[in-house]
Amino acid sequence: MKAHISSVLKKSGLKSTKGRQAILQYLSQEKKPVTVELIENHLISSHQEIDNATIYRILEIFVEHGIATRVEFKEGKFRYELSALPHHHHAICTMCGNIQDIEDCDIKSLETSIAHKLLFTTTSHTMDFFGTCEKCTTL
Amino acid sequence: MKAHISSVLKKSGLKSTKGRQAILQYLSQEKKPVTVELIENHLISSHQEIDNATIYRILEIFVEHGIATRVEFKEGKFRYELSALPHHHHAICTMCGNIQDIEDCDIKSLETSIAHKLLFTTTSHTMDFFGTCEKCTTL
DNA sequence: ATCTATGCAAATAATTTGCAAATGA
DNA sequence: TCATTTGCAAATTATTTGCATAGAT
Repeated sequence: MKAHISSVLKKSGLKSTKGRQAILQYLSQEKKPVTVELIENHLISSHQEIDNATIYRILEIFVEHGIATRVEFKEGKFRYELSALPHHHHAICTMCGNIQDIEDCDIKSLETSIAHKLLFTTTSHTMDFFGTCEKCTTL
Repeated sequence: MKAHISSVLKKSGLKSTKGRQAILQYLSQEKKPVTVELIENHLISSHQEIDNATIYRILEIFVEHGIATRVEFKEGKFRYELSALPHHHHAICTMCGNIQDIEDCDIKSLETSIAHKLLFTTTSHTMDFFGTCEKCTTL
């Protein structure tokens, strides 16, 4: 729909298809890591249903082209979020599943010391917190 | 086998069965997060084969009883390691799959500030680094 | 027109579950 | 003995793949 959705695809050298637009637009509105199931449900309820295999293929392409990032929250499946979001981490409530963003990411120094000690070249890292959110704590 | 393997199980209130002993002993010797497949292969080659469903059930029980910890390295499957290992994190080489331990874990202060800002009670966290190890860098 | 993306069906991989038989305390 | 655990087969869930057709540039 929105013109800039198409242009993001074009700029990445991708054909602007209906399915890609719909998924990209959904990721943009969600701003949180979503499962394939959530994507599927959203597409169905917004009358833009596309085949499951195609959803996986689109997500794979988005990850390859740096449009989306694949994350895991110990659920036994992947979630995807826009790569364009500012670098951040997550606090996942293990009771209700709610995900909050954490903007501070102060592990650069740790990353550097790892590089030295282990002679390891870091390309990415995960840092997520699991626990109980405010609502669930007060239940 | 070793007596203390059995006693770990007993102390957790678990029956000391052959399968549990074998898996616990393997986790103890590995000291790295292993996949179910690795466990299976080890059991076969050491002539202690047990059914796959049983491996999953044993690991589930180990996790519930705090004997083992379930981790994920963006592989689309779980790995398991002994909970008794000192708190640490991992540096995973995305080329060869090698896993190195990181002992520094200096995110207590970050954890505390998250608790304050988000009113979130943290029970665990992940912090893993992905990149290239020394060997693979020099290839 | 031409190359690529999608739908559909079938395959694979990881994990779970039901139930009867084997086993540990 | 007796509750629990295991083996085996079948079911689920997440994800991938082959192939013919629809669709984007």
